[in-house]
Amino acid sequence: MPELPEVETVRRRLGPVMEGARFERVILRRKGLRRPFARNFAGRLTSQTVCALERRGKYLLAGLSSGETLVMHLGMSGSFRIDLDTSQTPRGDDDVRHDHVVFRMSSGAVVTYNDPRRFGVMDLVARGKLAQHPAVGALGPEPLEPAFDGAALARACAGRRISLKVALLDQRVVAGLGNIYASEALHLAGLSPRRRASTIATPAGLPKPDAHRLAEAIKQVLREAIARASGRRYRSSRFRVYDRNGERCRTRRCKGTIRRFSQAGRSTFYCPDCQH
DNA sequence: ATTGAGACCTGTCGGC
DNA sequence: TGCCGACAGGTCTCAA
Repeated sequence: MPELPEVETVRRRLGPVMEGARFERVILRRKGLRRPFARNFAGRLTSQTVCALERRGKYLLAGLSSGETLVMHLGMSGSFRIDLDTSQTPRGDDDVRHDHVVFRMSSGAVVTYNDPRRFGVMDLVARGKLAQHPAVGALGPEPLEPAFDGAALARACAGRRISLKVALLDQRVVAGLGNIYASEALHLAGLSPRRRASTIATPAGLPKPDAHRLAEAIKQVLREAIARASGRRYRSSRFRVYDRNGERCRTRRCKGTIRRFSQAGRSTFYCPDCQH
């Protein structure tokens, strides 16, 4: 479940057991995930201390004592499991088939990366080279930072002929939105996913009112999702439009029906009656 | 320069 | 029950 809110939730869970702890042992159960692991990945990690565990878009970044950065991405199906009792790891009910990477930390925690589809990423980046990392270095603004606003969004969308929905999935436009929250934000903002991205900006690249509305909707949708996921006993939430094809729109006084269609090979959900 | 299509993997679900 | 296609919360690469 890996868009920004879910990755942020993972960061908050892993932080307490990884920050300030050393990698005592790193086990790789296969040669790589989406791509092969870096040469001597396990060896270079072992005995290093994690100074800080941060998030950038959908990436987790573990700053290491050497100055290197461990870059992690959950792909479509990645997840971490934390086992505090090392004597019985993994527990009997865990599906161990897709446990690809195991970190034994000096905190006593065993952190296991599981990823059935193996679209995830684990990469080690040299000191000072993060900005040159092809994916992390190209990321757009963090949507929850003050620097991200309607003006920033308009600048990134100006002149672009792609649809608004596809633009929101472009990690250079804004970092961390995925297929669910792109649809959700557009619905909250009342903007059609079919519109050209350029229509939220003036020809000069300045924000129209829709750009401000969309930037605020993005922030709100992400904040609410983080709060839901981090809160105890979250109900595996219902979304505003995502995965609700054929259901009634929940916007007040809207009698529309949620529709699903395909954009750039991915499902988009929206209400034709209240998104323009 | 932009944009869409296909590739990468495995699992699940609905229809026949 | 079993088989088959469609689909899944993400990127990357390639060709138009």
